[in-house]
Amino acid sequence: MLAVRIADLYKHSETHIGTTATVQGWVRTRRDSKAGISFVAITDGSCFDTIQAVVPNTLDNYESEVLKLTAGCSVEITGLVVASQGKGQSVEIQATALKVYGFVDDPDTYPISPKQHSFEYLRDVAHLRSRTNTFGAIGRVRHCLAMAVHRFFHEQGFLWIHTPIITGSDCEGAGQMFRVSTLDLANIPRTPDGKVDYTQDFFGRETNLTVSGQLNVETWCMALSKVYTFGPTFRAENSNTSRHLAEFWMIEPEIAFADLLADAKCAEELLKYMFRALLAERGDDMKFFAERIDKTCIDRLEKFVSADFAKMEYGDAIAALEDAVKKGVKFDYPVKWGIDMQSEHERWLTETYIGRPVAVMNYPRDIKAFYMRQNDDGKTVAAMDILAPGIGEIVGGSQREERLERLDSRMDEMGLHKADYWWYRDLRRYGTVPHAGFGLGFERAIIYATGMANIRDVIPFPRAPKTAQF
RNA sequence: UCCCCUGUAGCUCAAUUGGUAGAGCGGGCGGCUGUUAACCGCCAGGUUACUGGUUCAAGUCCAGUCGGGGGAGCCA
Repeated sequence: MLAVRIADLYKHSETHIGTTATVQGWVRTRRDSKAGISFVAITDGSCFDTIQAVVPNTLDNYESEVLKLTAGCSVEITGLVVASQGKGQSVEIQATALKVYGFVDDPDTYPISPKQHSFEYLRDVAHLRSRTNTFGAIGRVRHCLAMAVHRFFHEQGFLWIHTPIITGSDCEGAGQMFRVSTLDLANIPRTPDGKVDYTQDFFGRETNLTVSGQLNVETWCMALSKVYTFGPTFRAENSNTSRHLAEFWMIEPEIAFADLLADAKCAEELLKYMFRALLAERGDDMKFFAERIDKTCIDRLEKFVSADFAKMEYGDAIAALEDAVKKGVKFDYPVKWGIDMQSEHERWLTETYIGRPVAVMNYPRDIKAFYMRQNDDGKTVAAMDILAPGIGEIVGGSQREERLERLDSRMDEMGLHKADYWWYRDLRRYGTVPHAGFGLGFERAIIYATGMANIRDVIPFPRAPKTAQF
Protein backbone atom coordinates (compact mmCIF):
# COMPACT_ATOMS: atom_id res chain seq x y z
CA MET A 1 0.00 0.00 0.00
CA LEU A 2 1.18 3.47 -0.86
CA ALA A 3 1.79 5.58 2.21
CA VAL A 4 -0.07 8.85 2.68
CA ARG A 5 1.69 12.02 3.76
CA ILE A 6 0.58 13.14 7.18
CA ALA A 7 -0.07 16.61 5.79
CA ASP A 8 -2.54 15.13 3.30
CA LEU A 9 -4.18 13.10 6.01
CA TYR A 10 -4.97 16.27 7.93
CA LYS A 11 -5.76 18.39 4.89
CA HIS A 12 -8.30 15.92 3.49
CA SER A 13 -9.28 14.25 6.74
CA GLU A 14 -12.94 13.98 5.82
CA THR A 15 -12.13 11.82 2.80
CA HIS A 16 -9.67 9.69 4.76
CA ILE A 17 -11.85 9.03 7.80
CA GLY A 18 -13.28 5.53 7.55
CA THR A 19 -10.58 4.33 5.18
CA THR A 20 -7.45 2.34 5.81
CA ALA A 21 -4.23 4.28 5.44
CA THR A 22 -0.52 3.73 5.83
CA VAL A 23 1.82 6.38 7.20
CA GLN A 24 5.60 6.25 7.36
CA GLY A 25 7.82 8.34 9.58
CA TRP A 26 9.73 8.69 12.80
CA VAL A 27 8.48 8.29 16.36
CA ARG A 28 8.28 11.43 18.47
CA THR A 29 6.72 9.97 21.60
CA ARG A 30 5.20 6.77 22.88
CA ARG A 31 2.77 6.61 25.77
CA ASP A 32 1.41 3.33 27.09
CA SER A 33 -2.02 2.77 28.54
CA LYS A 34 -2.88 -0.27 30.58
CA ALA A 35 -6.21 -0.25 28.79
CA GLY A 36 -4.25 -2.38 26.39
CA ILE A 37 -3.08 0.28 23.94
CA SER A 38 -0.11 2.49 23.25
CA PHE A 39 -0.18 5.92 21.69
CA VAL A 40 2.58 6.50 19.19
CA ALA A 41 3.03 9.99 17.72
CA ILE A 42 4.91 10.04 14.46
CA THR A 43 6.08 12.73 12.09
CA ASP A 44 7.11 12.55 8.45
CA GLY A 45 8.06 16.21 8.12
CA SER A 46 5.25 17.02 5.71
CA CYS A 47 3.67 19.33 8.24
CA PHE A 48 4.23 20.55 11.76
CA ASP A 49 1.82 18.19 13.48
CA THR A 50 2.42 14.57 14.34
CA ILE A 51 -0.19 11.91 13.74
CA GLN A 52 -1.23 9.74 16.66
CA ALA A 53 -1.50 6.03 16.13
CA VAL A 54 -3.46 4.00 18.64
CA VAL A 55 -1.67 0.67 18.81
CA PRO A 56 -3.52 -2.25 20.50
CA ASN A 57 -1.64 -4.89 22.46
CA THR A 58 -3.20 -7.52 20.23
CA LEU A 59 -0.60 -6.87 17.52
CA ASP A 60 1.85 -9.76 17.18
CA ASN A 61 4.85 -7.52 17.74
CA TYR A 62 3.32 -5.42 20.54
CA GLU A 63 5.49 -6.83 23.34
CA SER A 64 8.55 -7.46 21.23
CA GLU A 65 8.68 -4.19 19.30
CA VAL A 66 5.96 -1.61 20.01
CA LEU A 67 6.82 -1.37 23.70
CA LYS A 68 10.45 -0.77 22.74
CA LEU A 69 9.76 2.23 20.51
CA THR A 70 11.52 5.40 21.58
CA ALA A 71 11.95 8.82 20.04
CA GLY A 72 13.62 8.59 16.64
CA CYS A 73 12.61 5.05 15.64
CA SER A 74 11.40 4.73 12.06
CA VAL A 75 8.10 2.98 11.47
CA GLU A 76 5.30 2.27 9.04
CA ILE A 77 1.83 2.14 10.51
CA THR A 78 -1.30 0.88 8.79
CA GLY A 79 -4.78 1.24 10.19
CA LEU A 80 -8.22 2.75 10.12
CA VAL A 81 -8.36 6.54 10.03
CA VAL A 82 -10.89 7.77 12.59
CA ALA A 83 -11.97 10.95 14.27
CA SER A 84 -9.96 11.03 17.48
CA GLN A 85 -11.62 9.93 20.71
CA GLY A 86 -9.16 11.95 22.69
CA LYS A 87 -8.35 15.63 22.81
CA GLY A 88 -5.40 17.19 21.07
CA GLN A 89 -5.82 15.89 17.55
CA SER A 90 -8.65 15.75 15.04
CA VAL A 91 -7.87 12.40 13.51
CA GLU A 92 -5.83 9.38 14.50
CA ILE A 93 -5.03 5.94 13.18
CA GLN A 94 -6.20 2.75 14.82
CA ALA A 95 -3.23 0.62 13.96
CA THR A 96 -3.72 -2.86 12.58
CA ALA A 97 -0.04 -3.26 11.71
CA LEU A 98 3.15 -1.56 12.80
CA LYS A 99 6.41 -2.26 11.05
CA VAL A 100 9.69 -1.07 12.50
CA TYR A 101 12.26 -0.02 9.95
CA GLY A 102 14.93 0.92 12.43
CA PHE A 103 15.22 1.13 16.20
CA VAL A 104 17.31 3.73 17.98
CA ASP A 105 20.59 2.28 19.07
CA ASP A 106 21.03 3.09 22.79
CA PRO A 107 18.01 5.37 23.43
CA ASP A 108 19.74 6.68 26.54
CA THR A 109 22.18 8.65 24.45
CA TYR A 110 19.97 9.52 21.45
CA PRO A 111 20.80 13.21 21.09
CA ILE A 112 17.27 14.40 20.35
CA SER A 113 14.99 13.98 23.31
CA PRO A 114 11.41 15.28 23.32
CA LYS A 115 12.49 17.97 25.75
CA GLN A 116 13.85 21.35 24.88
CA HIS A 117 17.40 21.61 23.63
CA SER A 118 19.49 24.71 23.22
CA PHE A 119 20.18 25.78 19.64
CA GLU A 120 23.89 25.79 20.45
CA TYR A 121 23.73 22.14 21.41
CA LEU A 122 21.69 21.22 18.34
CA ARG A 123 24.37 22.73 16.08
CA ASP A 124 26.67 20.00 17.36
CA VAL A 125 24.20 17.36 16.20
CA ALA A 126 23.17 19.08 12.99
CA HIS A 127 22.67 15.74 11.26
CA LEU A 128 19.81 15.02 13.65
CA ARG A 129 18.43 18.47 14.44
CA SER A 130 16.21 18.32 11.38
CA ARG A 131 14.06 15.95 13.47
CA THR A 132 13.12 18.65 15.97
CA ASN A 133 10.04 20.83 15.78
CA THR A 134 12.03 23.98 15.16
CA PHE A 135 14.25 22.70 12.40
CA GLY A 136 11.47 20.83 10.68
CA ALA A 137 9.61 24.13 10.61
CA ILE A 138 12.71 25.93 9.34
CA GLY A 139 13.04 23.40 6.52
CA ARG A 140 9.46 23.91 5.42
CA VAL A 141 9.69 27.69 5.74
CA ARG A 142 12.90 27.79 3.68
CA HIS A 143 11.26 25.77 0.95
CA CYS A 144 8.12 27.88 0.98
CA LEU A 145 10.10 31.12 0.73
CA ALA A 146 12.43 29.79 -1.97
CA MET A 147 9.52 28.66 -4.11
CA ALA A 148 7.82 32.02 -3.56
CA VAL A 149 10.95 33.79 -4.82
CA HIS A 150 10.93 31.81 -8.04
CA ARG A 151 7.17 32.18 -8.50
CA PHE A 152 7.34 35.93 -7.96
CA PHE A 153 10.05 36.47 -10.56
CA HIS A 154 8.51 34.04 -13.02
CA GLU A 155 5.16 35.81 -12.82
CA GLN A 156 6.92 39.16 -13.31
CA GLY A 157 8.72 37.97 -16.43
CA PHE A 158 12.16 37.55 -14.88
CA LEU A 159 14.48 34.77 -16.01
CA TRP A 160 16.56 32.78 -13.55
CA ILE A 161 20.21 32.97 -14.61
CA HIS A 162 22.62 30.41 -13.24
CA THR A 163 25.69 32.50 -12.62
CA PRO A 164 28.94 30.68 -11.81
CA ILE A 165 29.99 29.63 -8.34
CA ILE A 166 33.66 29.67 -9.32
CA THR A 167 34.74 33.04 -10.56
CA GLY A 168 37.85 34.07 -12.41
CA SER A 169 37.38 37.73 -11.80
CA ASP A 170 39.39 39.11 -8.95
CA CYS A 171 37.41 42.31 -9.11
CA GLU A 172 34.21 41.55 -7.29
CA GLY A 173 35.32 43.59 -4.35
CA ALA A 174 32.51 42.66 -1.99
CA GLY A 175 34.71 40.99 0.57
CA GLN A 176 37.37 38.37 1.22
CA MET A 177 37.12 35.42 -1.14
CA PHE A 178 37.76 31.69 -0.80
CA ARG A 179 40.50 30.56 -3.18
CA VAL A 180 39.70 27.63 -5.46
CA SER A 181 42.80 25.68 -6.36
CA THR A 182 44.08 22.19 -7.07
CA LEU A 183 47.70 23.18 -6.49
CA ASP A 184 49.62 21.06 -4.00
CA LEU A 185 49.73 23.21 -0.89
CA ALA A 186 52.89 21.45 0.24
CA ASN A 187 54.64 22.18 -3.03
CA ILE A 188 53.36 25.39 -4.57
CA PRO A 189 54.77 26.21 -8.03
CA ARG A 190 56.46 29.60 -8.20
CA THR A 191 57.18 32.09 -10.92
CA PRO A 192 60.81 33.32 -11.25
CA ASP A 193 60.01 36.32 -9.07
CA GLY A 194 58.69 34.10 -6.29
CA LYS A 195 54.94 34.55 -6.73
CA VAL A 196 52.46 31.67 -6.95
CA ASP A 197 52.37 30.41 -10.52
CA TYR A 198 48.66 30.15 -11.16
CA THR A 199 49.22 29.22 -14.78
CA GLN A 200 49.85 25.73 -13.44
CA ASP A 201 46.60 25.72 -11.51
CA PHE A 202 43.45 23.94 -12.72
CA PHE A 203 41.99 26.95 -14.51
CA GLY A 204 45.32 28.40 -15.49
CA ARG A 205 44.59 31.48 -13.45
CA GLU A 206 43.65 32.52 -9.96
CA THR A 207 40.05 31.56 -9.15
CA ASN A 208 37.74 32.04 -6.18
CA LEU A 209 34.26 31.26 -4.96
CA THR A 210 31.85 34.00 -5.91
CA VAL A 211 30.92 36.74 -3.48
CA SER A 212 28.13 37.97 -5.74
CA GLY A 213 26.53 37.00 -9.01
CA GLN A 214 25.86 40.62 -9.85
CA LEU A 215 28.60 41.35 -12.36
CA ASN A 216 27.86 38.17 -14.28
CA VAL A 217 24.12 38.59 -14.21
CA GLU A 218 24.41 42.14 -15.52
CA THR A 219 25.66 40.70 -18.80
CA TRP A 220 22.48 38.67 -19.19
CA CYS A 221 20.39 41.61 -18.08
CA MET A 222 21.80 43.47 -21.09
CA ALA A 223 20.12 40.88 -23.32
CA LEU A 224 17.15 39.38 -21.48
CA SER A 225 16.08 42.58 -19.66
CA LYS A 226 14.74 41.12 -16.42
CA VAL A 227 16.89 38.49 -14.76
CA TYR A 228 17.85 37.23 -11.33
CA THR A 229 20.23 34.87 -9.61
CA PHE A 230 19.42 32.72 -6.60
CA GLY A 231 22.23 30.57 -5.34
CA PRO A 232 24.97 30.11 -2.80
CA THR A 233 27.38 32.95 -2.12
CA PHE A 234 30.65 32.86 -0.23
CA ARG A 235 32.45 35.35 1.97
CA ALA A 236 35.73 34.50 3.67
CA GLU A 237 35.38 37.31 6.19
CA ASN A 238 36.22 36.38 9.76
CA SER A 239 32.76 37.43 10.87
CA ASN A 240 31.49 35.84 14.01
CA THR A 241 27.98 37.17 14.45
CA SER A 242 24.40 35.97 14.49
CA ARG A 243 23.85 37.62 11.09
CA HIS A 244 26.77 36.36 9.02
CA LEU A 245 27.61 33.10 7.30
CA ALA A 246 30.59 32.16 5.17
CA GLU A 247 28.18 30.40 2.82
CA PHE A 248 24.71 31.82 2.36
CA TRP A 249 22.06 32.10 -0.32
CA MET A 250 21.46 35.35 -2.07
CA ILE A 251 18.79 36.59 -4.44
CA GLU A 252 20.01 39.17 -6.92
CA PRO A 253 17.64 40.58 -9.53
CA GLU A 254 18.92 42.89 -12.24
CA ILE A 255 16.42 45.00 -14.15
CA ALA A 256 17.12 46.74 -17.45
CA PHE A 257 15.64 50.20 -18.03
CA ALA A 258 14.98 50.55 -14.30
CA ASP A 259 15.98 53.35 -11.96
CA LEU A 260 16.52 53.31 -8.20
CA LEU A 261 12.85 53.82 -7.36
CA ALA A 262 11.81 50.91 -9.56
CA ASP A 263 14.53 48.88 -7.90
CA ALA A 264 13.23 49.63 -4.41
CA LYS A 265 9.70 48.90 -5.56
CA CYS A 266 10.79 45.51 -6.85
CA ALA A 267 12.43 44.68 -3.52
CA GLU A 268 9.32 45.71 -1.64
CA GLU A 269 7.03 43.64 -3.84
CA LEU A 270 9.32 40.62 -3.65
CA LEU A 271 9.48 40.67 0.13
CA LYS A 272 5.72 41.14 0.43
CA TYR A 273 5.08 38.30 -1.99
CA MET A 274 7.40 36.01 -0.02
CA PHE A 275 5.80 36.81 3.32
CA ARG A 276 2.26 36.54 1.97
CA ALA A 277 3.09 33.07 0.70
CA LEU A 278 4.56 32.18 4.08
CA LEU A 279 1.46 33.30 5.97
CA ALA A 280 -0.83 31.51 3.54
CA GLU A 281 1.08 28.25 3.18
CA ARG A 282 2.87 27.69 6.48
CA GLY A 283 0.37 28.76 9.07
CA ASP A 284 1.21 25.69 11.14
CA ASP A 285 4.91 26.49 11.34
CA MET A 286 4.37 30.22 11.86
CA LYS A 287 2.01 29.44 14.72
CA PHE A 288 4.84 27.47 16.32
CA PHE A 289 7.32 30.31 15.83
CA ALA A 290 4.82 32.72 17.35
CA GLU A 291 4.29 30.46 20.36
CA ARG A 292 7.85 29.39 21.08
CA ILE A 293 10.34 31.66 19.32
CA ASP A 294 8.98 35.17 18.80
CA LYS A 295 5.46 36.15 19.86
CA THR A 296 5.32 39.04 17.42
CA CYS A 297 6.41 37.31 14.23
CA ILE A 298 2.99 36.74 12.64
CA ASP A 299 1.78 40.19 13.58
CA ARG A 300 4.96 41.68 12.15
CA LEU A 301 4.54 39.92 8.82
CA GLU A 302 0.89 40.86 8.53
CA LYS A 303 1.77 44.50 9.06
CA PHE A 304 4.66 44.20 6.65
CA VAL A 305 2.58 42.90 3.75
CA SER A 306 -0.21 45.43 4.18
CA ALA A 307 1.76 48.63 4.76
CA ASP A 308 3.68 50.74 2.29
CA PHE A 309 7.39 50.63 2.67
CA ALA A 310 8.98 53.46 4.58
CA LYS A 311 11.47 55.33 2.39
CA MET A 312 13.87 58.06 3.27
CA GLU A 313 16.82 59.87 1.77
CA TYR A 314 20.19 59.22 3.33
CA GLY A 315 20.43 62.95 4.03
CA ASP A 316 17.12 62.89 5.88
CA ALA A 317 18.20 59.84 7.82
CA ILE A 318 21.34 61.65 8.97
CA ALA A 319 19.25 64.71 9.86
CA ALA A 320 16.91 62.53 11.94
CA LEU A 321 19.89 60.97 13.73
CA GLU A 322 21.44 64.39 14.41
CA ASP A 323 18.11 65.59 15.74
CA ALA A 324 17.91 62.56 18.02
CA VAL A 325 21.38 63.29 19.37
CA LYS A 326 20.26 66.85 20.16
CA LYS A 327 17.31 65.40 22.07
CA GLY A 328 19.58 63.24 24.17
CA VAL A 329 19.89 59.91 22.32
CA LYS A 330 23.38 58.55 22.88
CA PHE A 331 25.41 56.87 20.15
CA ASP A 332 28.95 55.52 20.45
CA TYR A 333 29.86 56.86 17.03
CA PRO A 334 29.36 60.47 15.89
CA VAL A 335 26.76 61.29 13.26
CA LYS A 336 27.33 63.62 10.36
CA TRP A 337 26.67 63.68 6.64
CA GLY A 338 29.12 61.45 4.85
CA ILE A 339 29.48 58.70 7.44
CA ASP A 340 28.86 55.06 6.71
CA MET A 341 26.14 54.46 9.27
CA GLN A 342 27.03 52.18 12.16
CA SER A 343 24.81 49.32 13.32
CA GLU A 344 23.59 51.40 16.22
CA HIS A 345 22.44 54.13 13.81
CA GLU A 346 20.70 51.70 11.48
CA ARG A 347 19.02 49.99 14.39
CA TRP A 348 17.76 53.24 15.82
CA LEU A 349 16.35 54.26 12.43
CA THR A 350 14.47 51.07 11.74
CA GLU A 351 13.58 50.01 15.28
CA THR A 352 12.96 53.27 17.12
CA TYR A 353 12.46 56.05 14.60
CA ILE A 354 10.45 54.20 11.91
CA GLY A 355 9.42 51.07 13.76
CA ARG A 356 9.47 48.84 10.68
CA PRO A 357 11.68 48.18 7.65
CA VAL A 358 12.89 51.28 5.87
CA ALA A 359 14.61 51.86 2.54
CA VAL A 360 17.37 54.43 2.81
CA MET A 361 18.34 55.92 -0.54
CA ASN A 362 21.09 57.96 -2.20
CA TYR A 363 24.19 57.46 -0.10
CA PRO A 364 27.41 59.48 -0.27
CA ARG A 365 29.47 58.23 -3.18
CA ASP A 366 32.65 57.86 -1.17
CA ILE A 367 31.28 55.03 0.96
CA LYS A 368 29.77 52.99 -1.87
CA ALA A 369 30.94 50.70 -4.67
CA PHE A 370 32.40 51.90 -7.96
CA TYR A 371 29.55 50.57 -10.13
CA MET A 372 26.80 52.62 -8.50
CA ARG A 373 25.29 55.40 -10.59
CA GLN A 374 26.48 58.88 -9.76
CA ASN A 375 23.74 61.37 -9.03
CA ASP A 376 23.63 64.89 -10.50
CA ASP A 377 24.45 66.47 -7.16
CA GLY A 378 28.04 65.24 -7.50
CA LYS A 379 28.00 63.93 -3.93
CA THR A 380 25.75 60.88 -3.87
CA VAL A 381 25.13 57.67 -5.76
CA ALA A 382 21.83 55.93 -6.47
CA ALA A 383 22.22 53.30 -3.77
CA MET A 384 19.61 51.93 -1.42
CA ASP A 385 19.73 49.76 1.68
CA ILE A 386 16.65 48.24 3.23
CA LEU A 387 17.04 48.03 6.99
CA ALA A 388 14.91 45.74 9.12
CA PRO A 389 14.43 45.64 12.90
CA GLY A 390 16.59 43.02 14.57
CA ILE A 391 18.66 42.34 11.47
CA GLY A 392 19.98 45.54 10.03
CA GLU A 393 20.67 45.43 6.35
CA ILE A 394 18.46 42.88 4.64
CA VAL A 395 18.69 44.30 1.10
CA GLY A 396 21.47 46.27 -0.54
CA GLY A 397 21.01 47.60 -4.04
CA SER A 398 21.67 50.36 -6.49
CA GLN A 399 21.10 51.77 -9.92
CA ARG A 400 24.23 50.88 -11.90
CA GLU A 401 26.44 53.39 -13.66
CA GLU A 402 25.61 52.84 -17.32
CA ARG A 403 27.73 55.73 -18.69
CA LEU A 404 31.20 54.51 -19.61
CA GLU A 405 32.98 57.84 -19.00
CA ARG A 406 31.47 58.16 -15.53
CA LEU A 407 32.27 54.55 -14.72
CA ASP A 408 35.85 54.97 -15.90
CA SER A 409 36.40 58.18 -13.99
CA ARG A 410 35.09 56.58 -10.83
CA MET A 411 37.36 53.57 -11.29
CA ASP A 412 40.32 55.88 -11.81
CA GLU A 413 39.46 57.75 -8.62
CA MET A 414 39.28 54.51 -6.67
CA GLY A 415 42.50 53.16 -8.15
CA LEU A 416 40.90 50.18 -9.91
CA HIS A 417 42.53 48.66 -12.98
CA LYS A 418 40.15 49.12 -15.86
CA ALA A 419 41.71 46.23 -17.79
CA ASP A 420 40.53 43.82 -15.13
CA TYR A 421 36.96 44.90 -15.81
CA TRP A 422 37.16 44.77 -19.60
CA TRP A 423 34.03 42.70 -20.13
CA TYR A 424 32.07 44.67 -17.55
CA ARG A 425 33.08 47.87 -19.35
CA ASP A 426 32.10 46.33 -22.70
CA LEU A 427 28.49 46.31 -21.51
CA ARG A 428 28.70 50.13 -21.45
CA ARG A 429 30.24 50.23 -24.91
CA TYR A 430 27.75 48.04 -26.69
CA GLY A 431 24.16 49.21 -26.33
CA THR A 432 24.23 50.34 -22.72
CA VAL A 433 20.97 51.01 -20.89
CA PRO A 434 20.05 52.24 -17.42
CA HIS A 435 19.60 49.32 -15.06
CA ALA A 436 19.36 48.53 -11.39
CA GLY A 437 19.41 45.61 -9.03
CA PHE A 438 19.77 44.51 -5.46
CA GLY A 439 20.88 41.65 -3.27
CA LEU A 440 18.56 40.02 -0.74
CA GLY A 441 20.09 37.73 1.85
CA PHE A 442 17.83 34.70 1.91
CA GLU A 443 18.71 33.66 5.44
CA ARG A 444 18.24 37.19 6.73
CA ALA A 445 14.74 37.18 5.29
CA ILE A 446 14.09 33.94 7.16
CA ILE A 447 15.40 35.42 10.41
CA TYR A 448 13.08 38.37 9.97
CA ALA A 449 10.08 36.19 9.17
CA THR A 450 10.50 33.64 11.95
CA GLY A 451 12.13 35.63 14.73
CA MET A 452 14.95 33.09 14.96
CA ALA A 453 17.86 34.78 16.72
CA ASN A 454 20.85 33.24 14.96
CA ILE A 455 21.43 32.87 11.23
CA ARG A 456 23.22 29.56 11.87
CA ASP A 457 19.86 28.10 12.85
CA VAL A 458 17.97 28.94 9.67
CA ILE A 459 20.25 27.03 7.26
CA PRO A 460 20.64 23.23 7.34
CA PHE A 461 24.43 23.15 7.71
CA PRO A 462 25.93 26.50 8.67
CA ARG A 463 29.36 27.47 7.38
CA ALA A 464 31.18 30.01 9.52
CA PRO A 465 34.72 30.56 10.81
CA LYS A 466 35.90 27.33 12.46
CA THR A 467 32.56 25.74 11.61
CA ALA A 468 32.34 23.30 8.72
CA GLN A 469 31.42 20.00 10.33
CA PHE A 470 28.86 17.83 8.59
C1' U B 1 40.19 40.24 14.56
C1' C B 2 38.69 43.21 19.17
C1' C B 3 35.49 43.65 23.80
C1' C B 4 32.26 41.13 27.34
C1' C B 5 30.03 36.60 29.18
C1' U B 6 30.32 31.36 29.60
C1' G B 7 31.82 25.71 30.03
C1' U B 8 28.72 20.90 36.10
C1' A B 9 24.89 13.78 34.38
C1' G B 10 22.63 12.00 27.47
C1' C B 11 19.85 17.13 27.62
C1' U B 12 18.22 21.83 30.48
C1' C B 13 20.02 23.83 34.76
C1' A B 14 21.06 24.27 40.61
C1' A B 15 25.13 24.17 44.30
C1' U B 16 25.14 30.87 49.70
C1' U B 17 31.17 34.31 52.18
C1' G B 18 35.88 28.58 48.95
C1' G B 19 33.71 23.32 53.03
C1' U B 20 33.85 17.78 49.59
C1' A B 21 27.88 17.30 43.56
C1' G B 22 21.82 17.91 43.19
C1' A B 23 16.91 18.51 40.51
C1' G B 24 13.80 18.12 36.22
C1' C B 25 13.62 15.84 31.57
C1' G B 26 15.51 11.68 28.87
C1' G B 27 16.84 6.05 29.73
C1' G B 28 15.77 1.09 32.52
C1' C B 29 12.24 -1.54 35.87
C1' G B 30 7.39 -1.43 38.27
C1' G B 31 2.44 0.99 39.19
C1' C B 32 -1.70 3.83 37.19
C1' U B 33 -4.13 5.91 33.05
C1' G B 34 -8.01 7.14 25.76
C1' U B 35 -2.94 9.08 26.70
C1' U B 36 -0.91 13.61 24.54
C1' A B 37 5.25 18.41 27.96
C1' A B 38 0.93 12.35 31.08
C1' C B 39 1.38 11.05 36.32
C1' C B 40 3.58 8.11 40.85
C1' G B 41 7.71 4.95 42.92
C1' C B 42 12.57 2.75 42.45
C1' C B 43 17.36 2.31 39.77
C1' A B 44 21.50 3.56 36.70
C1' G B 45 24.29 7.73 35.14
C1' G B 46 29.70 12.88 36.93
C1' U B 47 38.12 12.91 36.39
C1' U B 48 32.63 19.76 37.34
C1' A B 49 36.25 21.30 29.23
C1' C B 50 41.79 20.77 29.65
C1' U B 51 46.73 22.18 31.98
C1' G B 52 49.03 24.47 35.89
C1' G B 53 48.76 27.63 40.38
C1' U B 54 46.85 29.74 45.39
C1' U B 55 44.69 27.20 49.82
C1' C B 56 44.06 22.82 55.37
C1' A B 57 40.22 22.60 51.51
C1' A B 58 38.61 24.65 44.57
C1' G B 59 32.68 23.35 40.56
C1' U B 60 33.64 28.15 43.10
C1' C B 61 39.68 32.16 43.27
C1' C B 62 44.16 33.12 39.63
C1' A B 63 46.93 32.16 34.79
C1' G B 64 47.06 29.73 30.15
C1' U B 65 44.77 26.57 26.30
C1' C B 66 40.42 24.85 23.77
C1' G B 67 35.10 25.12 22.85
C1' G B 68 30.37 27.98 23.02
C1' G B 69 27.42 32.57 23.29
C1' G B 70 26.53 37.99 22.93
C1' G B 71 28.28 42.70 21.01
C1' A B 72 31.59 45.45 17.37
C1' G B 73 33.79 45.67 12.48
C1' C B 74 32.79 43.68 7.39
C1' C B 75 28.36 42.96 4.82
C1' A B 76 23.50 40.05 2.65
